[in-house]
Amino acid sequence: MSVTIKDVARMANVSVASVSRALNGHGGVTAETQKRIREVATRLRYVPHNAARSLITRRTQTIGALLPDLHGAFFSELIRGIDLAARARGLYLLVSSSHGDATEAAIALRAMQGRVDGLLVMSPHADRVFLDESLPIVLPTVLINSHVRSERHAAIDVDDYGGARAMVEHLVAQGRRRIVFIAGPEVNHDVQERARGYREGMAEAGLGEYITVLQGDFSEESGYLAGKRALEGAMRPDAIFAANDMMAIGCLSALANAGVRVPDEIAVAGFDDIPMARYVSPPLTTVRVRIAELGEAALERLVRMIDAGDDTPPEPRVVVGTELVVRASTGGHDTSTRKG
Amino acid sequence: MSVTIKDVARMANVSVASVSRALNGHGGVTAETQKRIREVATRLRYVPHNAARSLITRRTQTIGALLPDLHGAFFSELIRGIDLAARARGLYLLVSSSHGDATEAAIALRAMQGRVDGLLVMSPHADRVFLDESLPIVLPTVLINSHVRSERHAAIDVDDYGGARAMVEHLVAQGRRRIVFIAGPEVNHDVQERARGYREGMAEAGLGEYITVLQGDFSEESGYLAGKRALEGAMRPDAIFAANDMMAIGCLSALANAGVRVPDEIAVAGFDDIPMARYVSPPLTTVRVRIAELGEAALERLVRMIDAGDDTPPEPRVVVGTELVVRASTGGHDTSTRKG
DNA sequence: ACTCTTCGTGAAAACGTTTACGTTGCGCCC
DNA sequence: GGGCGCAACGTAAACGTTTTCACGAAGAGT
Repeated sequence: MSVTIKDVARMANVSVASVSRALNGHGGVTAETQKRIREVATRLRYVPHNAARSLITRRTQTIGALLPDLHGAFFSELIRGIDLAARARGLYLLVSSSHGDATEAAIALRAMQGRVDGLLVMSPHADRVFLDESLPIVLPTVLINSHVRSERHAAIDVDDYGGARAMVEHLVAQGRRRIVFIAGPEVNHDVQERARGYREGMAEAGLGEYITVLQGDFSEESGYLAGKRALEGAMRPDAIFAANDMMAIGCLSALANAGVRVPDEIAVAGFDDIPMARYVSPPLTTVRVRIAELGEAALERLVRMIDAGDDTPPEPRVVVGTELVVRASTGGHDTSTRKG
Repeated sequence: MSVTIKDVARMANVSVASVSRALNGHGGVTAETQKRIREVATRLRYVPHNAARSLITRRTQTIGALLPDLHGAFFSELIRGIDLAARARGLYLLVSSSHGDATEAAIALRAMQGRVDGLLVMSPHADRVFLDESLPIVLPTVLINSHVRSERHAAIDVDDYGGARAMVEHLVAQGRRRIVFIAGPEVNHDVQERARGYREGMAEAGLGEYITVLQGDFSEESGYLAGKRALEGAMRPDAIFAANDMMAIGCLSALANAGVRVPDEIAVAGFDDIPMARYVSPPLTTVRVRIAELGEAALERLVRMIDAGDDTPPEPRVVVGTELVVRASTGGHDTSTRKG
């Protein structure tokens, strides 16, 4: 930490300017002196002081990620995708997660000001006013799975809508008609898109009359309760499509407790393809989201914005695709578990 | 980004020095002028330039986390714990994960030099020579779950040994005698400690003659194979203790395929308490590790080192406790799943 | 009344880089 | 042979803070 560019310059009998040029490959130095300087630098274990560098460069080589209260495989996958893509570009990753409320998130965001060259934001609190309040400065920003549509920020989403539609089509192809949907928290953008995919898929299949939405909150508990309610209704469904896997799993428990056979009597499907989905009984048909890919795509988009500078051409909204994973819970062949 | 301390000073009719003092609360400035300066600062949306500040302060307010290729709930929990504790202290978190090999990890580590005030290292590559090579500078460092014992770095571990012993004792209390252990990757420090706990627990129970270790690699696949092998052996076990939950789950599949009843004929236990453990059939007895707590403790330890400066008193090695979670797979009462 | 602290404040140095701008020295062409 | 251009290199300014030091005023002690 205490060996500076001056030390290198002195040892190599050159000026600090030449050291800087040699080490950054900016040219203007002989190949010979460059080699000498490089040798001295490695010999002294010189590592440039980042603060000093970014003070004058106005670049931090760091991107910030503002994430919601994270747990589960989803976020580790997301971070993994972002981190991998960042490192490939020599960028560092500053994470800030688990904000209880909007003000806390705002503080975190504010403090990232000047620490990062760009921002990846995925937060339930990140609505339009929040962003306008907390991001007065033009800092390149990519919104992940946000419902905010703004030309000031780029955005990248999961194709929840398409995934949900594909699931409905699958269920219909299996001969199901009375398909019930278990929704998640209303504020959630994903769940709105999934619900939309369900509704439109049903409508398009001519099953508009069967559209039924039960409320849930993404927890297994709420799925269990919704499953019970579905059985008590006047019209017993022949399929239940939950907005996420945890609720689908809770639903499976409810059906098992009630002695309902899955998928013979009622098919069950989820969304996310969490690792557990393969192991419940019966294995759960679901929609897989390539989460790491989502993070990677978001970072790449951000890097493009940073490199482009202020004259960013407004790229179209990017969407990361989903993939239907058919397992036994909807009566399809179980194609994904080793033990058949 | 363009409003500096000078702008604030000019608008408040004071010198930059006073602005600095007022904003940092260093005293030496009237309450009245402090208030005035504060008002001007917020009005101008002034946010201090971090690079400039840490250039002179030699503090980055950032701690780095060097983590292995992360996936699964384990790492999201770990990051969560670290992040929460860091934010509580106004620190930022620079993460770098997924290093394929040691040199890649070394590069990541080297480049963190000067970007962070301290380092949290949890990496399979982080052996002693690696650390000595890549961390020539005295940077406060806490090793998480590392086998390296060095007075140069602090360390914090999970009590794998104690957890494994507790599991053996539980199995013995259930009347099991021929307890087989499925090990994990040999290089892994955790698995070594778990194996040690198994061996010593067995020996202490007078079951030394029954000690049997099958090789696995933490994957479900390897657990499946190990389970099959266990059945083929001359002496059929009455309990299988896997070094992690995924292998235990694979093992469950193998036993189910072979028509072996669990826990009646053979009890099965795992380690980690991944979310899935509750949902397999039968629900898996396992050892829970409070991972978020591990991250939190590591960060707190690191902060203490940073604050103490060079004259760090060598604190003892910290250990984070574990917790036995008894479910149906070992014949105990299932105390943890709602649906009994 | 005079000195001695104490307190609020300002001027300026320092942190370690990058880079715009000079200053050489050299070869080239006229 | 003298000016001219160009390449290599050095000098110094600049980035935005914090902090040391000095300075003046005001109050306390003798």
